[in-house]
Amino acid sequence: MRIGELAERAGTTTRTLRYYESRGLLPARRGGNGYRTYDESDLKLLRQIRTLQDFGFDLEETRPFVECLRAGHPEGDSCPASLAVYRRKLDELDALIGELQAVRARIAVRLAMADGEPPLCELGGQEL
Amino acid sequence: MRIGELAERAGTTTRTLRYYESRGLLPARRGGNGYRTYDESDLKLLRQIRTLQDFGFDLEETRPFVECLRAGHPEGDSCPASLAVYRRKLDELDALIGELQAVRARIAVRLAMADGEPPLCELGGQEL
DNA sequence: GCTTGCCCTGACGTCGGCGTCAAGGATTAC
DNA sequence: GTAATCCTTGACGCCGACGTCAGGGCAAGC
Repeated sequence: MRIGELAERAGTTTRTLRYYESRGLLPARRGGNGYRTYDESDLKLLRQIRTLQDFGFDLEETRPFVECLRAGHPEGDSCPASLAVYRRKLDELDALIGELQAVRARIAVRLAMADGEPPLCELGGQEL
Repeated sequence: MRIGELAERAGTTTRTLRYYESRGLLPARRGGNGYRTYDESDLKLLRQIRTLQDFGFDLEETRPFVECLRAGHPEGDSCPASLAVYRRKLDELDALIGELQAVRARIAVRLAMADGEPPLCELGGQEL
């Protein structure tokens, strides 16, 4: 299959596929006319990348998963390097979620205070 | 006070202050020599901006708070426009936190599955 | 043959919030 | 007086994941 069909089947664009190739993530065979040629396994790789991208992984973080698939494993996360990325991502997410919740709480307090409610309680001495 | 002192007192850089001025957020008086001149009220505006930036507000979102202060209110969030930004931000944060938690959960499941644990339970039929 | 539609490469644009450098003028310290 | 330290404007760089255009080649239908 050619680049347009692959892009459409994966719900993405040709530009994105060329970009992935430029990053060495999704190299393509070439037909005699210079056109890129892909097969079903490329679609699988691409879908792996896209899934992780949707999760908020950046491109480099998807590389171990892609290489894992290319090495013959049925799942991209069957390899230690992929699992390491999972674990790191979990830590990052926990940290980020914690920060966001803290910010959320502080905004909520300020909103309540500015929105007419008088201060009712101390909140651990946190500066607001 | 001149730009260097203001930057230092606010824990930021002169470049940042000039950028804020270019965005119309923190205009400066000028002395006879062309130097920017600031006073304590500018420091207060700047600190308001920085606080909100630390919360993850982008610059445009800080504008209502700055204008509120400049209008003479003791707090930047004493004005309806600021409260509206607060509320919108809370909604955004809730949505974002929810998404991140969902992603976190899906990664955790995949990690557990790939990490040797056999699948123990159904999780609402969610595709993994 | 001509049009239409795919494909190619190369390169610049986007977004936000500045960093960093260049080339000068002003002020301050000694 | 002069060196060091401020200040000025202007302009390019950065990051990531592409979008978008320019200028051209190849293929297929009529």
